[in-house]
Amino acid sequence: MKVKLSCSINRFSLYIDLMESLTEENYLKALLTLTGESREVTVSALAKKLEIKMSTVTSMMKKLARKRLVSYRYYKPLKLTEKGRREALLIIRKHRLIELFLVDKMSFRWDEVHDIAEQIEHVQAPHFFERMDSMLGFPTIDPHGEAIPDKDGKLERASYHRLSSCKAGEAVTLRSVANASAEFLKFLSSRQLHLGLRIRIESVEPVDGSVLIRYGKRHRETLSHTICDRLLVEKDSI
Amino acid sequence: MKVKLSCSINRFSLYIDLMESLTEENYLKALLTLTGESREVTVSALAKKLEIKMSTVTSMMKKLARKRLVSYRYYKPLKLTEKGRREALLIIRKHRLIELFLVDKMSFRWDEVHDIAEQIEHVQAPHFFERMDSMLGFPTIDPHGEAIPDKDGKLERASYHRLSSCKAGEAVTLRSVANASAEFLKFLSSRQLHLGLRIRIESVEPVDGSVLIRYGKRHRETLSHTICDRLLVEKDSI
DNA sequence: CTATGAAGTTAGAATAATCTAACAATACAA
DNA sequence: TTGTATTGTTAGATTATTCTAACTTCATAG
Repeated sequence: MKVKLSCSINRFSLYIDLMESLTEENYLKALLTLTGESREVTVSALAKKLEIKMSTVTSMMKKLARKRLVSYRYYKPLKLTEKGRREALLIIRKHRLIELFLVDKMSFRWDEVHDIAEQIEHVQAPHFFERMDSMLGFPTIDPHGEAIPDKDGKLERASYHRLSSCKAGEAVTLRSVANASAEFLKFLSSRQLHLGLRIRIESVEPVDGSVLIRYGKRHRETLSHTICDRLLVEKDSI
Repeated sequence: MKVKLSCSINRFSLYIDLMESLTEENYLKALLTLTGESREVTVSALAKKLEIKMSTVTSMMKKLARKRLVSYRYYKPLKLTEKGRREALLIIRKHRLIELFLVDKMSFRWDEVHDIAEQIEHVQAPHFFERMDSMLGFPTIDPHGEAIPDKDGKLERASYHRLSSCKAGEAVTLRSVANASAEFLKFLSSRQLHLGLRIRIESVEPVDGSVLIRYGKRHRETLSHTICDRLLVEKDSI
């Protein structure tokens, strides 16, 4: 499928192969999200993430390596190049801007926006995203608390703590949700847990790491260690 | 390229083949826009519209005929089935809703929105378009004056006149632009010609069919027959 | 240090959408 | 009515993305 982008002022037409860029963009994005401290990703992890076979990953890596988006050597872990990383971050930027737009300007819930953003993030129209950006007041945080990369693909890394690593007696503010899935976000909403919420940690159960918290007017909940591991908080100063 | 649409409530995932539906959607849309009174389209016209070879059209028509979206017989003109027509109208609906959203809610000019809408129209997310629809107050006309098909793919046909067929002395209101291209729309804007504008026809030149019009505070323009043919107007009552 | 299983690669095939080149049907002009 | 140009179809090739099945490399447990 080819898509024609025309510019009637300068009388030229540019054909971009949408499929190709769509597929490639999904590989780059997956690589970035799998990238940890070492910035290296295994073929099997990428295959699992994209729900494709390892052999398919291998052949696509050769292609992306030719384009200098990924550095790839036989039997070695995959790594985004700086160019690849930047491209991936710009897609993430579009994704997160869309999510915030859907929530702030179109009244969607935070658990509804991922799948829509996943589709619109491939739109090639810089002024569309610039307009979104300005309508939103040049935001830096998306509805799930994740940082929005800037126009150059630079990412501000916030230093939050996992709720699972906090101690009894601490007071914290909920700032971000890791691996936000619709299910998990709905779970949080059902407990009136939202970003910006101040939380007091009453106790931490040594047996299973579950945490008893208090928040709002009179909320009191016990959250499992699994849940707390995905809640990123800022410790209240003083 | 496959895209996964997940529904976490009911725990099912639906894979739609985006490329396939994207390509097919473009064929259906092209067929609809080429459809005239007879509702029949030639292979060559469709090939020209989509900028592909006739042989490619032939093979795709066999596929769409298998899916009962097009009725196709060797060497006979192409025709959308009712099902195909409805699908095409629902894509047009999305396209026009997006265009209006971009103009009304995101302050784009009417000449900027086509290419963006062309990309977003393939998004599969009914509630996204429903939300747009309600934010726009369930509109029936897009920024270029074209009718927006309803949720069932029904289209209200307005009975406008071409400015080129009007007589000297008539007073009309500009209601719609046929074959709106960015170029043409910019031309209109540069003359302060916009939808809803009341226009008086001063004279019609018999030689070339050009028309002298007056409008606004003190605008006076001569428009060629070619231009007037693409301006759809409503004759003022009384 | 080697054998074994996991991880990764290769070769070859499938599908979708496209093309070119050759062929077939149709329309219409003389 | 017949010849030619236009229109449409077929067959076979190409590219992108994916698969399966067979093979290779690596990591590590004994």
